[in-house]
Amino acid sequence: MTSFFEEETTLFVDLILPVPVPSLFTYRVPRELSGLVKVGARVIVQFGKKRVITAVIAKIHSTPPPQYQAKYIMELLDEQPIVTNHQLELFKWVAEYYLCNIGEVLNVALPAGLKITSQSRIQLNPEFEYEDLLTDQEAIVIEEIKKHQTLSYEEVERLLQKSNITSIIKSLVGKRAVILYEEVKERYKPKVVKKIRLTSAYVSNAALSALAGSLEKNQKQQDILLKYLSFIPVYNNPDLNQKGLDKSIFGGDDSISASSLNTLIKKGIFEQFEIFISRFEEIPAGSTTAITLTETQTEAVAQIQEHFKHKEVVLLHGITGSGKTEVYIDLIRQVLESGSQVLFLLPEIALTTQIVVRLKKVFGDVMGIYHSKFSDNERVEVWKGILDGKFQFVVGVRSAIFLPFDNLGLIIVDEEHESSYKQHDPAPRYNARDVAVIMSYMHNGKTLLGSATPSLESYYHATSGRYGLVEMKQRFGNAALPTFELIDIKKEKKQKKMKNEFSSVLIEHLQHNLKHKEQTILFQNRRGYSPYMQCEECNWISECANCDVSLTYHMKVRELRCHYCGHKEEVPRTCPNCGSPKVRTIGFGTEKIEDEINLMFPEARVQRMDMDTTRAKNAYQQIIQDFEVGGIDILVGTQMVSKGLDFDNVSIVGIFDADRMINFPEFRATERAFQMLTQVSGRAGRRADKPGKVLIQTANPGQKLLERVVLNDYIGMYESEIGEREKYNYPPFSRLIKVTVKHIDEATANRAAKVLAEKLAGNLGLSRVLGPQPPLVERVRNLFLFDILIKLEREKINFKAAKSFIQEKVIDILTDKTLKSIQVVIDVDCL
DNA sequence: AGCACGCCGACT
DNA sequence: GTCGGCGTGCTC
Repeated sequence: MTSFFEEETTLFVDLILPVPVPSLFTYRVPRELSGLVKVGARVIVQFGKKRVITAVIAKIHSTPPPQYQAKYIMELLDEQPIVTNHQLELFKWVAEYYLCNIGEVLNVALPAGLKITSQSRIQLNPEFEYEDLLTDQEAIVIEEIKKHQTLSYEEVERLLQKSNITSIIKSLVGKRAVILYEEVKERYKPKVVKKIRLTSAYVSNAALSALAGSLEKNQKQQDILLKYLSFIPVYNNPDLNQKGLDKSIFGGDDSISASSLNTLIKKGIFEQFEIFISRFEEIPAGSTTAITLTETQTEAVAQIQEHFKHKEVVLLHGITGSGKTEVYIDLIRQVLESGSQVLFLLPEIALTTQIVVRLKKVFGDVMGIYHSKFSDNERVEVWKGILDGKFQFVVGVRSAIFLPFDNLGLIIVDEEHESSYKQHDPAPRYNARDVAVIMSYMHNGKTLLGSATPSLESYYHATSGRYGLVEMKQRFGNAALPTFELIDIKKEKKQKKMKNEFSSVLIEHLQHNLKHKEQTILFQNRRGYSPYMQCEECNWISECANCDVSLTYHMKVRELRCHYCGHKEEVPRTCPNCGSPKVRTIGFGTEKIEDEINLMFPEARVQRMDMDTTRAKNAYQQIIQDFEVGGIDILVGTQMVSKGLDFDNVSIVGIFDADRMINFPEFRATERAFQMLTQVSGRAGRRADKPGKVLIQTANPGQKLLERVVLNDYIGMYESEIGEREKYNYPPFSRLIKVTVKHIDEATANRAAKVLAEKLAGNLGLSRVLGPQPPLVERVRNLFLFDILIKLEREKINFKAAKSFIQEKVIDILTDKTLKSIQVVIDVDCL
């Protein structure tokens, strides 16, 4: 019926390209593909003069673009969509809400293995002979090509140590010395195992014994047959032969037995075949590890389900150690049984720990894990596993929110207060917790937010009735809450009892703990040895050349490092300013704590856990394992130690410099400090018989916030903070948008920011537009920064309209002739 | 984001 | 006079 129409009409597709361009691009579908293209499938297209990239089909139609001639699609990569309709809807929502391009969303959503980008490469022109016509630099390039066959632009750049090599390549092409071509790489490679099995003619006992006999004079070949039969007893069960045996068992490809095996294959006795296998260990679901819920947990599950009848979102506020995990497991199981998918989000660092192991034991093979330390190939396998129904349940980090679900019944966001759910640097600057709520809504599913210390926003929504609220206030299995001691370091300093950063009280406890073979966790939220170096004579301070911050001294690697741009310098022996040798370190980080413990307690086994010691893929897990088996007495770390470490034997938690967190100049400082201190404290003493102890060193032990931490008084903290928020109109009573203007020249950045702020205030009102003001760090990577903070009340303002107004004004500024060289970043719901 | 084009300073 | 620096604009 429709065949006439289909054959005569040229189809067009609107594509999402994984690049930061503001709109979709229309391409023409070649006739032979017109019956095959599907929304959500990937295609390869040429974009620009020569770049070749993968794009995703967002729409199929037959309206030729009036303004230009559409290019043809080069190739169709997928027969079936790899992006679901729900995802396309979600990408669009994220782009609109967070004011970015849909291509930027696709770019973070798709694992690199599903993206293809071409790379321009050059190769030697075989007909080239006039080498004497080349310039010196060109000759260098030709020499290098002869060594490596081909070179990419970047390789040439590195070779010649310059940034603009297009003209050199052009000249080489002009001299007919090299040929330019585009290399397209399919990134994802399935994991293949080579196997062997007996050919069907030999799968019978009679044939086998005849064969064994015939091989008698060839010892090597007979050995192989016997080895095969010892693994695969075909004579007992002929069906076993079908699955075959890994070829690798017979040694590498050049070994003697492998060559004998190859002879047997040639003879037609064995046959070789390949299978695709998963990169993930196969663990069947453990139906045996049934968990029984306590009364409190059963009650919590029932309450959550009751709330879900009327509400989209429930906040589970359960203190550390209250057994939230079992509640999660029960809910997940029920949703899976009903046939829907479940997504469980965790902050990055909590994902490598015990909770994942526990979930894996319960859910086995239906559970996929999505983690940033996974390789591209592994991520593609999770993606595809969800598409073909293998993974009904996924545990993952922030970006797992973009996986191809088509029927999500439940999203759990654990540790929902964690700021790492918000992506900061490249757009989209999304908050996975908030996107989760929207996504559940799209799927007609529910969202469960869990935390021991909920964000003020979530708790506010829960108490105001927008979310359901379920509380778990008892520690699981009668484990006692830790006791606290606040140590007045001012007093200790006066009495000269401090040993560097350590109070006498902390030292005593460390000694006691070491003696009794109990473990200690020490928390200092700052890495490196010391945050800066200073000259005693002239007060010179180590500063980054590109950023407005001091350089941190790292003792182990003997370097000064910038924690903002990565700049590194050698440690000066004398003051670079006045030449004095009296250069000393000021302040302390984890490295210094570690160092001082080593000096004070040479017998203690100390391990440091921060970004510097956990860079390698399994380093974090390794440290945790060591700690678990008791190979570490004292663990010193940054906020990494505050999450997911649930060990029985930790009887002391020591916290340095609590004041710095509390007094941080930011409106969320109190909330953050409470969360941080409570989370770290929760690592102490999880045993019923022996409560742990938390020692907090502070210059001001009388302050209210510390009292609240000690009493575990979340509500008290919440009530006083929410009052402040309301008074000054901060979230949750308003939404914040931060606009940052950047430029190499301070005056230009400032001027642009002022002009922009005035335009914004003109319409939104002066009280809603704060700044511009330089941020805490005024210059990063050689760019001067100015922030404009926009506060939009929840009820009074049309958020969508205000956002498009802001975007409009930013575009205005960017088209102004004298200001267009600035960069502007818009961060919606900034933290 | 890449990549090409085009306009200005420091060298033969 | 050119080479090569980077600012500017476009990509269906």
